[in-house]
Amino acid sequence: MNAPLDAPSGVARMRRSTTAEEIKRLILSTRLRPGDAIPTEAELCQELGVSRSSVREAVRTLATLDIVEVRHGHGTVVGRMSLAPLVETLVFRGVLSAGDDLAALREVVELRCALDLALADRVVAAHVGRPGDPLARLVKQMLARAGNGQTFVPEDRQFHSELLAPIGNRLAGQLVTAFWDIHAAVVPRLGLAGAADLLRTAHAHGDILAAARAGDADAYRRATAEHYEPVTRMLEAAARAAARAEGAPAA
Amino acid sequence: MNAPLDAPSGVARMRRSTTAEEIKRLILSTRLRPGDAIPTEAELCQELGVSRSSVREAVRTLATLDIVEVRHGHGTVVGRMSLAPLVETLVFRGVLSAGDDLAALREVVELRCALDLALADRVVAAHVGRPGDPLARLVKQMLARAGNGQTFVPEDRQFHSELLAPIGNRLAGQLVTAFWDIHAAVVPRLGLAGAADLLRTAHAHGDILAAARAGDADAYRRATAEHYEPVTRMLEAAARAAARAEGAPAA
DNA sequence: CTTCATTTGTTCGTATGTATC
DNA sequence: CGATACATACGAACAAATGAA
Repeated sequence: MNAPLDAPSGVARMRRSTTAEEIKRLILSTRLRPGDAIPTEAELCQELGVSRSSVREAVRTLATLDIVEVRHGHGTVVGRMSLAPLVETLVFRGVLSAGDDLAALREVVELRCALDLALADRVVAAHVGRPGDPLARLVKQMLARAGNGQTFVPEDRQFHSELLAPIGNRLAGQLVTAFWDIHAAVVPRLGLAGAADLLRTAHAHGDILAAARAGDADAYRRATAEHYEPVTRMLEAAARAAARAEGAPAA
Repeated sequence: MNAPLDAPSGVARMRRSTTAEEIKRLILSTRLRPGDAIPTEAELCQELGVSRSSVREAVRTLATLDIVEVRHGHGTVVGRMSLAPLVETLVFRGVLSAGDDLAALREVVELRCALDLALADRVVAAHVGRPGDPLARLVKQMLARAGNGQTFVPEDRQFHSELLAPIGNRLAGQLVTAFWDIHAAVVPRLGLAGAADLLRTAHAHGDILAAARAGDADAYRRATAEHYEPVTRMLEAAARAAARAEGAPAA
């Protein structure tokens, strides 16, 4: 039963269209939902007619895309299809392009700002007249930590995540959070401290929340622009420094 | 009894997901740029001290993220880190959530529209006073095909891609194109024809280009909203149909 | 055009760690 | 604790594609 290659009527011709596609098709055809268990590797070998190694590579491929989630010693389930692969790719692109200049990071920041501005109307519409105590608590924590000269990275992330949560578009919220993750992951690797402006950024978050709950979209947009001003200024300073260094490159 | 692990203190404990990280670190440390060749699988086995199977899995993982690009019989090069993995993930999410309703597709369309609106100022600033003959040619082709009742999928994609090209943010352009791809890949799988409104959509593209070249950001935003009106209306109709079906589910 | 070396693609067999019952 | 099922990892062999001699 070795010779699976000599079959004349194409059994092996569809192997080039990777096993991962077959597994995706199997998930769709069996109506599996996120969290449901998919067949074990051995069962996939039988059903798809390929070896364990190929199944394993395919499952690994789907796992990196968060289409499936493997649990050691337990099994594999349909994943939640988060934007984690996007984050990983763009983080690497950001640190890879650091040699040239900070173009990749600048593009991420511009996109974050543009997205926040574009969703302004939906955000204020979703927050006007809403209690929103967790967001207010996050702002208080950020102000307290900034007053002590401490950073507030987890609070910052959760603030933007919860701010976008009630707008009725999970994808938009995930995308904003993904770009936040990229931003936060790239900045420290480039050696940019930027420890200043902590209080200013914390206050901007408070202004954003206040504008959203007041239903003032224009004030929301102004606060958002103010929120990005420190990092934008830092990027411009770094770009100028890179331009100066380019004028007299030591080689 | 192979025992290739001579180090007594747990060497094999972190082999799980670190091989891919090692390869990424190697790319960064050797200053490789997109298109440069990375060591062969055999060389990676030696340099990283792992088996070829592990190296293959790691390379496969990085290939699905478009961090590397594998060429059969030739070698592996640093990839261009496109947003293809994002497209693949969200397309699968879109067709997977088709059972419930068209929520995933609706979110993609909303995000496309929001992005186009958010980038309006940059687009008009980049296009005012620009010759832009290829875009005008694309609009003419779309109008001609729509007049004959034909679709114009490639022209539509290229139009949006070239419209965003000169704004000085490649990431934004790639993201808009990625969401276009998701949109275009999900719609036909759901069996939504939507063959009508072809002429209307083609004309909207012409209005978008005219507004951009005239420097009229407000007109650009109006034309963009008009451009998305047919698909938005179709999604609302499908949502109403799904709501009716939910009232009397046949089971 | 053919031959050949190089490199990735696929498969098998086996050993080991880990989680669940 | 032991037994079972599963994922993780290693190594060897062969197939297929590419490019150069």
